[in-house]
Parts: sequence; C-alpha cells; structure tokens
Amino acid sequence: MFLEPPHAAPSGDPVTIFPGGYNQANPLIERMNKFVALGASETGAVRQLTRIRRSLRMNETLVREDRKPDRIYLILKGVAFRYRYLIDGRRQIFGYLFPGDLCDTQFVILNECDHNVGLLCDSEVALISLPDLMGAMVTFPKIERALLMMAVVDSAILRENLLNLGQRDAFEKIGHFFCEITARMRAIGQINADGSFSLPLTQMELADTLGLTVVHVNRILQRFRLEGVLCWSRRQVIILNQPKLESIAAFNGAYLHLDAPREEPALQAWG
Amino acid sequence: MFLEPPHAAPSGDPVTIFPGGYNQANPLIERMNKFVALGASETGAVRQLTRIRRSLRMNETLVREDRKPDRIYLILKGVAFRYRYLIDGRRQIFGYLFPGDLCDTQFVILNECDHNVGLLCDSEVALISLPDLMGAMVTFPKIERALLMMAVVDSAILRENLLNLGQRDAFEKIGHFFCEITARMRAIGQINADGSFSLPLTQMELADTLGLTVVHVNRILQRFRLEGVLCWSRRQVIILNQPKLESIAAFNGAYLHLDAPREEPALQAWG
DNA sequence: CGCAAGTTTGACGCTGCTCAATCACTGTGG
DNA sequence: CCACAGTGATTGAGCAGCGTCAAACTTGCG
Repeated sequence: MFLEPPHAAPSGDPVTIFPGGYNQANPLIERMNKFVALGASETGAVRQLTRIRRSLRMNETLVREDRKPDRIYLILKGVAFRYRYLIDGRRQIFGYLFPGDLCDTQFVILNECDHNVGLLCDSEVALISLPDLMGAMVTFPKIERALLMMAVVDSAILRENLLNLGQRDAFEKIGHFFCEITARMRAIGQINADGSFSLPLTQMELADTLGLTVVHVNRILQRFRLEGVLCWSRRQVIILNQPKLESIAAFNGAYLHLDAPREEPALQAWG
Repeated sequence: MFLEPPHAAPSGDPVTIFPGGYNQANPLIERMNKFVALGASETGAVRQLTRIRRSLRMNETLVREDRKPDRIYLILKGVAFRYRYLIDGRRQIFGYLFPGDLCDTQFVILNECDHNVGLLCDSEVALISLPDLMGAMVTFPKIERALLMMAVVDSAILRENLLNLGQRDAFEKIGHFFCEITARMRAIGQINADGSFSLPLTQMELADTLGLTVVHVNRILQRFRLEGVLCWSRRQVIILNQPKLESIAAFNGAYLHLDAPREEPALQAWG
C-alpha cells in the first residue's frame, strides 16, 4: 500500500500510578507464568515494575524509528502493531502486540529503534523504566528467564512469518494469520464464549502484513466466508471451522510456546 | 521448491583441541569487538570457549529441528544456512551464517530447535559448551552484552528480510540480498582485492531464500548481468556497480550494525 | 568419458496486481 | 431526523509478474 506515514502526535502525560497494593490480574505476570512459575516475591516485583500506566488513543505512536528508546512499554489493553515504511510509501507490518506483550526490549539493547510501534485502537500500557527492569532481572533470575523466553518466542514468530511470506499462497497466508491470532487470543483469554473475538484491523493492515493488496485480501476473505471457515466483519472475527482453518495453513502452533510452563529449564544458571 | 529433506548423517568426532596458548585470529572475537571493546581477559576467555574445533563436510547438518540443543556452534570457516521444510517439501531458508556467526543461542534458551542448520560447503566450527558460555557471561559482562547484541542484530536481520519478502519485487529482492551479503562479507574481510567473493549457494538456495522459483531467479540474475550490476558464476560473485546495486534495493545497511563499537551502552548494568 | 548437479531457455498459464468505480457503515452537524 | 463526508469494503475488467513444465545445455567430478 502507498501512503505517507500518518502520525498522531503523542499527547501529554495523563499517567495513572497504582501504588504497591495494586492487586488486579496483570497480563505480564500471566504471560511470564507460561514460561516459569513465578513466586510471590517475583509477582510482587512485576506488579511494582508495571505500576505506572497510561491510556492512549487509537492511531497514537508508541515508538518511532528515529528516536532513542527511553523505556519499555507493556500492552495492558488494546492492540499495537510494529511496522516500517519504505521511502516510496510501501509499508511492512512486522507483527501485532496484544495484552501481556512487551514492546521492544530489543530497542533497549541496541539503544536505537529500527521500526515504529503504533496503536490500532484505544489502549492502555504500562511504562517500565529500564533501570528498574534491569534490577529485577538481576534480583530475580526467573524474571530474567521469562524475559529471555519472550524475546526468543518473538523471533520464532518472525521466522514463522518469514516462511509464511516466502512459501505460502494468499489463501494459506491468511489462513495462517488467523491460526496464529486465534491461538494467541485464546492464550490470553480474549475469545468470547461464542468463539468470536475482536480484531481492530482493517483489510489494508492485513494486506501490509502479508505482502498482498487490499483487493486480493478482500477476495480471499470472501472465499473463507464462502467455504464456511471464518467470518470477519466490523472488527469481529468468528471462526466457524477451526480444524479446516488449521489444515489450510498446515498450522502447528508449537512456535508460539503458549502451553504449560517448561518442566526443566535448559540452563541451571537460569533456575 | 519441492524436495524431500536430504540429510547427510553427521559423522563421528574428528575433533581438534587447541590448548590454552592458541593465539590465531578468532572470528568471534573480531565480531564481538564490533559491539564492545574486549579486554585481554575477555579475549582470553573467548579463546578458551572456542578451543574445541571440528571440520565438517558440505551438506552435513549441524542442527536438526527435532533434537534438543546440547551446545552452541561457532562458524569459523565456511557457510551455514538455517532452514525449515513444510510437509509438502517447500523449503524456506531463514538466513546464512558466516565466520564469526553463532548458531543459535536461541535454541538453548528454548531448550529445543525449531529449524535446521546445514552447511553449504566444507566448513570448520567451534563447539561451545553451554555451562562454559554461561559462566563466561556471568564473569564478563562485556561478553554477555556482545552476545545480546548479536542476538538482537539477528532478529533485526529477520525483520529486514520479512520486509524484503513482503514488499519488494523479484529484482529488488535479489538486489537487497546481494547488498546484505556483500556488507557482511566486507565486515569479516572476505572480499578479495578485485572486489569478488565466493558464495557457495546454488540458484535454488537463493530461490528458497526469497520465495521465488529457480527459473525466475535465473532470469533476474541475467538482468543483473545485462545491466552491468553484478555477475555471479561458479560460486564467485563480483559486484560491478555497487551504487546502482544499492539504489535498486534502496539499501540501508544500518540494521546490520557492522560499524565501530557503540560509544555509550544503553544500560549501565551491561557496562 | 560419463554421470549428476546445476544453469539456461521457451512456451504457456495462473495468481495476484492495477485502476477505477460503487457500495456500506459510522459519525457529524444543521 | 436527514444530508453528507469519510473511511473501509466490495466488485469488475484487464494485465503482468512470476510459476509450471519440459527440454537442452554446461560444469564439476570420479
């Protein structure tokens, strides 16, 4: 798609701080628990880390590729996406961030951002300060390990999407996309009782994710509807035939590592 | 491309051990020095880590996706590549490993392999034991930081290639591929005086890297020759017009981070 | 010398792109 | 309450980039 990067200027600082006693469900804790079993002190530390929160509006930009990273964002509610434009306006979307996802730890290590992160809908994020995060990693090896796992899964997802773009045709690509999204949505409990879930993308975003045009995406989506596999309309997706969907893309979700915590870690040093 | 995964069984153990005094150029040290300035004790530690070496033949498989990782390989000489097959035989190549590249630290963190690593020519690798590596990371923060940087650059390369597959046409894709390869080759001093370098791939490998067919790759390569941009024949590449090559792909090699060591690291903790 | 692997060529066709118009939905202001 | 605008979805016609199939040629190697 061809468009000049449209950017809403990030607003002031309507920050909310939840003091120590904050005790609600925390999507980062739930995520980390998929990789390591956090104890009470660790969950307390994570709550402390994610205490500073902020509500942001659709179309705001969380991270810009020309800026130095100063903190890490945790998505609490809403959906963010990572993308970059080529000079001629073509856009590649690298992936989507849902509640519990961190936005990018990588930038911190490099001390520069190589792509943008935007918001697809009104969202809520936590701002994690780098020194605090570093401190928590040193004090709590389990937290360090969970963060490493999250980073590694991120790049497994990248590889899977590379394979998707390189080897599959449009029908398979879109099938695979929905397989991945539903698996991730299910893991964070965002699927409704009737099997539907909300997906605040436009067909154009999907096109820029998969290297297709909007027109073609639209036609393939009709085919999915016609074949009774899934229906996506008004930001709501409903999967009608999950087995068929997964067989279309030959989907194997192992790369997402959404299952139970690993029994025995590879490295003693990371208890 | 459609083919059943052809695998040469990994052979016995013709291992060479270079005792402490080993003092040649070490590609891992050179690579790490691009990110952090290693001191004498750190270079000593890296030499010690990479002391166990092994020569392997073309087509041997270093890492298989169904195995548990037991150690990390460092490429010393030769070229390795990372890939995965779909059940129907389509193959996606995720990237190439040159001397100084590590083969995959990620596997270790996950405690499982999600893709294969094969050799494109007779090669030489060092076997790094995990406990030793962990120990070195703890003792030498600079080594830890360099390894983190290497991992982060790896995923920056993945993102760049995702954009390549998603947004560029065949001519641009191949152009971008050669831009990246020459930049990396130059950084490790593998470019000959006349500007040529050896690239032990077949056109089919390039096709499976970029999501094209051999036939089409062949035709686009002819175009590159015709336009006097580059010539690739008998595993030798020579770039005839570097500026034109880079403008075809709108190449910006910043994502490879091949320049001087970073001045000030983002995190004090990783001095 | 002869085989195997890799490269090159040609003819043909399909997948997915382009351009352009129309339709549907939502929010806005009069 | 409706006209209107803007955004996104949908449709159609035509085309081209890239894939498929199949054969010939070239190179490396035992």
